[in-house]
Amino acid sequence: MIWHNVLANGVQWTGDEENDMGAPQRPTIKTVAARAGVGRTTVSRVVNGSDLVSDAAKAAVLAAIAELNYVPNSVARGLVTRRTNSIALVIPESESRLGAEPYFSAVIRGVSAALRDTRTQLQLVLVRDREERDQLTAHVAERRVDGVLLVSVHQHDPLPDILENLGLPTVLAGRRSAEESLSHACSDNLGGAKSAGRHLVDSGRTAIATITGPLDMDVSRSRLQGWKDAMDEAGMPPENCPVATSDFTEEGGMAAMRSLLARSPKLDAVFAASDVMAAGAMLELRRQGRRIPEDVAVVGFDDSYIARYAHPSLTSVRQPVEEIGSTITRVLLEEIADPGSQRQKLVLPTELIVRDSSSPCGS
Amino acid sequence: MIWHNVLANGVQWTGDEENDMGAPQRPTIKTVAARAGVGRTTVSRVVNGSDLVSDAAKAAVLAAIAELNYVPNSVARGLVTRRTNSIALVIPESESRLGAEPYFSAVIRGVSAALRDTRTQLQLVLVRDREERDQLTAHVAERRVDGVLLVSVHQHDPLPDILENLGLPTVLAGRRSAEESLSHACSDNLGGAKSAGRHLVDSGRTAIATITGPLDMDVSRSRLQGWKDAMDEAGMPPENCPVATSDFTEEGGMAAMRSLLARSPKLDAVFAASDVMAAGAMLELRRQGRRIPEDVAVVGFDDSYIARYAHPSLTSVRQPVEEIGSTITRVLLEEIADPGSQRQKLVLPTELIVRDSSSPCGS
DNA sequence: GACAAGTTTGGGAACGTGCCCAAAGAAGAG
DNA sequence: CTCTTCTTTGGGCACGTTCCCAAACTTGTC
Repeated sequence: MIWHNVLANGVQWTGDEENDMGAPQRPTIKTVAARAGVGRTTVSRVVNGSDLVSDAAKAAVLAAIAELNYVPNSVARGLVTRRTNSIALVIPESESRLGAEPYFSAVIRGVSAALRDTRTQLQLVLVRDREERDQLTAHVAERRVDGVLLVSVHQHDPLPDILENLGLPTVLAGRRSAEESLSHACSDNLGGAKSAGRHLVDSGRTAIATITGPLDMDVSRSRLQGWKDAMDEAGMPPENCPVATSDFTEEGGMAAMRSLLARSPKLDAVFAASDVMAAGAMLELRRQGRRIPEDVAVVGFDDSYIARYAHPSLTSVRQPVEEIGSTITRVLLEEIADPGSQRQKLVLPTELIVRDSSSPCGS
Repeated sequence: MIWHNVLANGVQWTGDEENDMGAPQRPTIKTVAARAGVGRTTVSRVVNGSDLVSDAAKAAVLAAIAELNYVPNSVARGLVTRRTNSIALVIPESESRLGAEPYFSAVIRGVSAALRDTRTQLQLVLVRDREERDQLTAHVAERRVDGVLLVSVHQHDPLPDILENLGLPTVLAGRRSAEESLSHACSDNLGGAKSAGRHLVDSGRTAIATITGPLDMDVSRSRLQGWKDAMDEAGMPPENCPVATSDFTEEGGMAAMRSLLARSPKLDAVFAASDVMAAGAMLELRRQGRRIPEDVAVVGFDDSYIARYAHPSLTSVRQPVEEIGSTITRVLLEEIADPGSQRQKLVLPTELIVRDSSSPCGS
């Protein structure tokens, strides 16, 4: 409905532009050719850097281009090359709003950086719900983009498969499961969580809980597993290591912390699978009169601004989010350039950043 | 250079697609016309919602579209309609990185929300430096977008004028000066800063400093002026109200605070023109042994996450950033639809959110 | 000095769509 | 039954580019 109106108006507008005003029409390749005294093809070759052009012709064309201020029309070009020179970055807004937000900003920066020396443009698609997901596939089917970047995928997300069936290059930040078939890059969630668990053990904590994200996401499962591995290696008895499943939100973190304290009043450390949940957990701990880190140590994941601004400052697992963004972009560009290429599965290293919230027991 | 490679590869790729595989060519309007037993134009009319089509023909076309899974090619359409149905959102990355970041996230959400029921796509352009600014104008001149949204403009920024001369609809978040000629929406910086100053006066503070942003930005000047107005109205002697100019960064906030304390050791309140600078100021205050809010009250601007997570929580002026995003988008869409329309200059209300960092003197 | 081999050139066709306009068909009036 | 008017239809053209391919021009060789 709206669409039709917009189109109708657009047409009217071009009409105005051409008739009313002095019509400062944009120069086309034809104009340039005439000005330079050569054929269209020669201009095209110069513009596209072909070396099948004599120096004289090249010079003439370049002069004409400069004089006329010619810029190639990318839409027309896209029509024949069947390339739009743009990719889509799809971000589920429901989750970005919930606090992992700096994560998405960092991904965007990484993507943008990787696109920098390319002629490729970035289309940002914020998806709110299922309905918009469907619109998205329609949009993608219009071939308005050459490839798609998907962030924060859930286990049974159908979108990656749909895109694959459309034959559209697709790369994920994160993965649906450890058996992910599409190209993707994710951080070493297992190793990161393990180092967090180990750190808590090493600082003398003996009853270490964890708060996980939704278990239909690989990040959540991997971080849970890493924590478990650390507990096992340290020989921690499972009854000292309670698990609460949450949803990556601050409120969820609070609720999970409440449940953990109810079940295991003696716990002296908690590893939250995200800084946002860690912030929620800290709120709840303080509300129940526990001191951080004296009574309970807290470790988060992401090393976002929250960790820096929290009080006490929050120990957290740093993941190279910006690098993930630039990596998946590079992989996508390769896949667009060579659709037959091997799928790439990359795991990027994490690093534990120790701050005040996990100072050793005794101190 | 890279560009050429990409193009060459792209061509090769389409070749592969057509020859090697069974060529599952996308249906075109022609295919649909043949399938439905009508002419191309009739299909076009149905697709674009014209009512000059008989019911019978319409039904046949719709059936054919459904069978063939036809989706119009937006690139081809764009070539003739001279519309791309996409707009660009230009964000200076240098500044986004410096901490006002949640501001940009919120703007993006607002823009995306306003685009929701439109067929318009969002192109995100992160600009790092002057060189990229130039690339940008080239890109824009390619007519890959129908309009441009500009965020965080400085006083003598040439880009808005360039865009205007190109005849490309442009709307700003913020403005270059109070005399801004282009359409724009900004928050009531003057009023917001004034309410912050008044709040400090009302809580019994008597030596109230301010830390401003770069004075080549209207936001900075307006917030400074609002604070000055509040001081004047309260009859504060100017020597009790020192001003330090900074740059919207945390480090800048620290340095400014240091300078203020050196000049006016007795100050008991400071209004920072952004939360990030307020955070820096708080760090410096604490380092010098001043208690917040007992010794010095602090008020920020933005009401970002920093204000919520700071310790003590930070009183701050909330501005409707997401609303600014959706507003400028709506204005831009109107201007694209009707280029002759009146320029719109909108000021959105702010609200003071009182938290712990500015509790009254006595308490 | 002609012929082969290489280099450079430009016109034609195509990409998939929307719009103009003339033509075909339907309906109504006399 | 014919003429007018209104509705519906579809072919041709244009949008600005790239690619194919044949033609024109160079250069080198015997």
